[in-house]
Amino acid sequence: MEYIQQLMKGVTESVLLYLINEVPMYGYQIIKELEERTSGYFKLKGGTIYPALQRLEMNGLISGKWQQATQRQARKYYQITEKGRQFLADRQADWEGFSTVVSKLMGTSYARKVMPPKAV
Amino acid sequence: MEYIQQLMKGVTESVLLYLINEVPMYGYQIIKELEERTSGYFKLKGGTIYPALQRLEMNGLISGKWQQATQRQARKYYQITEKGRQFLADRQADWEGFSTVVSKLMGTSYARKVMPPKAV
DNA sequence: TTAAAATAGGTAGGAATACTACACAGTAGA
DNA sequence: TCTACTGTGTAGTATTCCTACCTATTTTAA
Repeated sequence: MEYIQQLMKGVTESVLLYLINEVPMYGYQIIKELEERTSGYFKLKGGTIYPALQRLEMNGLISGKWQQATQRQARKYYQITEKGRQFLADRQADWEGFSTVVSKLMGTSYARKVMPPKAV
Repeated sequence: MEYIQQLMKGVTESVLLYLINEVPMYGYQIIKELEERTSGYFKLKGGTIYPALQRLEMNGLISGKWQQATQRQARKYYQITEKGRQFLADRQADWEGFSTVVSKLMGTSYARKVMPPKAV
């Protein structure tokens, strides 16, 4: 199970951007949304998502705005920037290339078309 | 380009095990083999592969044997262990599940079948 | 009424692991 | 002779997820 986490590290930012690109969202909402869409496969923790959102904002890929949810509670909604949209497109292309190469290489999802190396 | 590296972190061990599972190999050979099979997409560095092989051996997933290549130069050939084979099968299943979820989620390679969340 | 759970955001410190840069040594070719 | 390639290895850096906390409000159930 812990290896999924390692895989996750490579796509967390892309996934956050992808969701925020659809519609502005706040942190807690993203956690719930991801869990629901992936049928519980992705369960990001607060300690993961809040620092990640801060990084994305610091890099100008998203921008956050506080909104009052109730009289005393506020939520920070993030929306994607133009820079973020371009960044996301690049990451999606990266993912597509990478996942194709790995799947071909490791013989999952694709038929292996390469020959094993000559025996030693 | 640096984001590919981040993606790589999740699969390096699996890829090494996959190659060694086909036939015993040594570090430098794995570097060349990977570069060739992926048409240059994967270019692992010595500083990546040698520590990784050591970790795998320390965990009992592969076992290394020195062999003389020339009179004075030796290569360390690694072969997979039974534990390694089981580990590899688990990692392949992890990769298949993970890549499917991410591709579905991010709308690459698969048609998006989920609806975006209701607007705020 | 009171306690627990859920909602909402955040920080500190640890763990894992790829990278660059370096070191050492043998071999082959210009 | 000098360069490039083969082959293995280490030291130190950077990144980023995790667990484990903390604060606070709101809702639900005993």
